Amino acid sequence: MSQTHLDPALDRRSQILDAALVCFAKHGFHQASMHDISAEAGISVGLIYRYFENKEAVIAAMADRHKREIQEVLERAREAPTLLESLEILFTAHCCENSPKVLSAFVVDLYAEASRNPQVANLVRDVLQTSMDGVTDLIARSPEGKNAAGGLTPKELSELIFAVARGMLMYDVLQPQEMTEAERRTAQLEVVRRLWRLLFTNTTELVEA
Amino acid sequence: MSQTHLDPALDRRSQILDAALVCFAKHGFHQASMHDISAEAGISVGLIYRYFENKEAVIAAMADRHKREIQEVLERAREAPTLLESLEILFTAHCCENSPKVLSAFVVDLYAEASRNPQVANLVRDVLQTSMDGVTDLIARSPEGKNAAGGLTPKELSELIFAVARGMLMYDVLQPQEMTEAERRTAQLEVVRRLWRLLFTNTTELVEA
Amino acid sequence: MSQTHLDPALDRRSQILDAALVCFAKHGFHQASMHDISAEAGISVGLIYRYFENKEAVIAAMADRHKREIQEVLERAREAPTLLESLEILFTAHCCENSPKVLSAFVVDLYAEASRNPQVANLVRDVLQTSMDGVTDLIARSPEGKNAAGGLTPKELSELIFAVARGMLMYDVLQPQEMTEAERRTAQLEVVRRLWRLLFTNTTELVEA
Amino acid sequence: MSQTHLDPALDRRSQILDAALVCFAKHGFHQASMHDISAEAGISVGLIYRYFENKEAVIAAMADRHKREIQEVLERAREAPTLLESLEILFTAHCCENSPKVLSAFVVDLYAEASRNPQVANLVRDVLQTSMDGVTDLIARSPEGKNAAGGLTPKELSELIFAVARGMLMYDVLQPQEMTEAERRTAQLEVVRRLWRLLFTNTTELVEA
DNA sequence: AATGAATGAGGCTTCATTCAT
DNA sequence: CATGAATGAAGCCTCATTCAT
Repeated sequence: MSQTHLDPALDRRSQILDAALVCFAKHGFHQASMHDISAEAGISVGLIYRYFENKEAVIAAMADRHKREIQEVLERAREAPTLLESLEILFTAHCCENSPKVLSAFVVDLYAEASRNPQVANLVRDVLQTSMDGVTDLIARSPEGKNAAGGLTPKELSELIFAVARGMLMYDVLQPQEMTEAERRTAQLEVVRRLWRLLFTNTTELVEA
Repeated sequence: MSQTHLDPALDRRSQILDAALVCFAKHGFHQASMHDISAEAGISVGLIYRYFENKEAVIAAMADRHKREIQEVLERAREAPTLLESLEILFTAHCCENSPKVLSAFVVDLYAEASRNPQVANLVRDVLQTSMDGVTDLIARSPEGKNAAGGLTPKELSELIFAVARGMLMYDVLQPQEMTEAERRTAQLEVVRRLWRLLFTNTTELVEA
Repeated sequence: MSQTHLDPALDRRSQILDAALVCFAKHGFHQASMHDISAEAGISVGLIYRYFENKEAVIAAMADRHKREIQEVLERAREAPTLLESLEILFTAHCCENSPKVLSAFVVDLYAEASRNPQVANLVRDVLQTSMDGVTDLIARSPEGKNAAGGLTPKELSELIFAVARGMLMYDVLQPQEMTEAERRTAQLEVVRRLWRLLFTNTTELVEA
Repeated sequence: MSQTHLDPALDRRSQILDAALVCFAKHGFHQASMHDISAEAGISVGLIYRYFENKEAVIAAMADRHKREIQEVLERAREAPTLLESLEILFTAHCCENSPKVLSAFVVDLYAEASRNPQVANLVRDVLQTSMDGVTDLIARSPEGKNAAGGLTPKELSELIFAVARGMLMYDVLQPQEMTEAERRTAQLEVVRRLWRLLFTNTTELVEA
C-alpha cells in the first residue's frame, strides 16, 4: 500500500514482468514478441529497453523472480507444524501461485528454455536444488520421515515428491478449459495427499503392532 | 519388413522427421529453422515442402510419430508377465527411446507446444490418455493392483506413476553433461521401482496377517 | 572579457558543442547519439533541445563554430610579417586547434557530411573560400608570391597549399596511436615548409642571374 | 563478355556492391539503409544477406574492391614511359575511376569510417602505403626524380603528391553541380601538372646553365 | 524429383524527440 | 531551467515459404 510507489523503477520492472509472464505463458518465450509484451503492459516497446537490456534479460529476470517466489514459499513451508502440511504448502504453491499467478505453461517453457540456455538452467537448477534440500531436511527432521516406507532415504523421498509435483504441473498444460484450475488442483491434491500418507505412515509400526 | 523400402516417400518423411527431432531437441521447435532441418537431413529446404505442408505440419507429424511409438511400447508393456515389469518397460521408453532417441528436451518442448497448439495438445493428450488407460487396466487386472496401498484407485495409481515419470523426464533437461544419460536413468529407475513396490505391496495383508 | 559570462545561454551552447565535438570525432555525426552528447556534457538529453532545435542544428552550429575559428586564424595569419609565417600559422591551425582540439576525424566527417547536406556544404565552402581568398591575397601582395615558381597564379598556389593541408589531415585519420599527434604535425610541417619554399623561391631570378 | 556469367554469385556480389557504392556515396555508410541498397540493386533485402554476412561486411567488401582497383591502376602507372605520365594515370584514377565510378564522397566516407573502424583503416592504410611505395619507387628510379627540387626525398615527394590528390578529392565533395566532373578534373590536372613539373624539373641544371 | 536463389513480412533493438514534473 | 521517462518510427537482420530451373 504505502510501499506501492517507493521505487517507480521497480514498479515498472514488475509491470513489465507481469506482462511478460502473461505473454510467455500464452505464446512461449520465443513466440512472444517484445511488441506483445509492451502491449500487454500498456507501454511502448522502447520503454522495455530502459529496464531490460534485451529479451534474454527479461526471460532471465522472470526466472529470477520465479526463484525468489519459490524460496519464499519454502520459508513458509518450513514453519508448518507437520511434514504433510509443509508439503501441502509447497505443492499448492508449486502448482499455481496466486499473485502473480505462476502459470503451468510458463514453468514448462522455463524448463524447455533451461534445456538450451545455461543461464536459465542454472537458475532453475539452483531453485530446485534449494527446494529439494529444504524438503529433504524437513523429512529427515520429522518423526514421520525418519523411517519412511519402502526403505527410501529422505533425499529419494524428496525427489519423488518433486517429480510428482512437476509431472502434474506438466499434465496441466494439456487440459482444455473444461475444468477450472481450482478443481484440477483439488483433485491433484487429493491424490498426492494419499501418496504422502503412504510414504510417511510408518508401516513398520503397523507390522510391529 | 519387405514393406520397409517399398514407399520411398515414407522413407523421406522419416528421414526428415529424424533430422527434425535432432534439431527440435537441440534448439526447440520454433528456434530450429527449416534450413537447420534440411541441413541435418542432408537435403535441400525445398524438398521438405514436398513432404510437409509447412513447419507446423512437421511438428504435428513428429507428435504423431511420437504417439505411435508410445503406443507400440504400450503393446509390449501389456504383454509383460507382471505389473512391475510392464511399468519398467513403459518407464524406460518414456524416458528415452533408443532409435531414434527421444530426447527429454523434445518431450518438454512438445508439452510446451501443446499448451498453445490445440492440434498438438490433442495428440499428446490422446496418447497420454491411451497410455494411462492401458496402465489403469493393467493395474485393475493384476493381483497386486487390486487392493493397492493407501486406498488409491487404479486410475489414481496410474496418474501417480505417469506424473513421476514425466516429472523425472522434466528434471533431466536441467542436468549438465556430468552424468551419462544411462546412469541417470538407472538411478531414477531404482527410485521408481521402490515406489511401485510400495504402491503395490498389499500392506493391508501385512496388517491382517 | 566582461562579456564572457554575461550570457549563460552561450556558455551552455559552447558546453554542448564541446561535448558534441568529442562525440562526433569519436563516433561520427550520425553514429553519435544525442544521449552520448548529453552524457559527455554532463547534462540531460532534454536540455540540448532547449539550445538546439535538433541534431542537425547541432551539426550546423559545429560547422559554424569551426568556420569562425578558422576565420580567427586567418586574421592572425594576415598579421604575420612574411608569407611563409602566415602559411605556418594557417597550417598548424588547420591541422589541429588547441582548445577545443579540432580532431582530424571531425573535419573529415564534416566534409563527408557536406557532400550530402547542402547547409553544411555551404558553410564549409564559405569558410574555405574565405580562407583561400585570404591566402591568395597574401600571396599576391607578398614579394615572394608575385612571381612564383612554375608559372602558377596566386589562386592556383593557394589551391595547392590548401589541398596539401587537407590531404595531410585526411591522412591523419589512418594513423594508429603509435606516433603522437605532435610528432606527426612536426613531420608534416617540415615537408610543407620545403614545398612552400620551393613554390616561393623565385627560381626565374636565379636563371636570370 | 563471355566472362559475364561465369560465376553468377560473383555477379550478384558485384551488383550489390555497385548499388552499395551509389547509396554510400549518396547517403554515407551509416545513413544508407540496407533497404536503400536492395532497392538500388533491384533485389530484396534478404538477398543481400545471402552474399554478405551483414552491413559491415558490405562496407569491408567495398573497401576491398576499392583496394584492388587502385592496385590495378598502380600496375598501369608503373608501365608508363615517364614519371609524369605515371602520375597522371594515378591522379586521374585516384580522382574518379570510370567503371564503376569511384565517387569522391565514397572515398571521403571511407576515410571517415577508417577513423573508427580498424578493419577499414587497415585496408585503406594498406592500399595507400602500397601506392605510395610504388610512387616512391618510380621517383627514385626516374632520372627526373633523382635530384628533385627543394631537397625533398622521393618518399617526401610521394607524400606531397598523394596529399595534393587527396586534398583535391576532398574539395570535390563541396562542389555544387555547376561544374561537370570532367571540367573539374581537367582544371585540377592542370594545376598538379605544374606542381609536378616544378618538383621534378631539375633546377640545379638551370642554375648550372 | 530436387535444388537453392529469391522474397518479404516480422522480430529485436536503437535513438531522435517530446513533455510532465 | 532542468530532468529523464516515454514514445514510436525506422533500421538491421532472420527465416518460412515459393518457384524457376
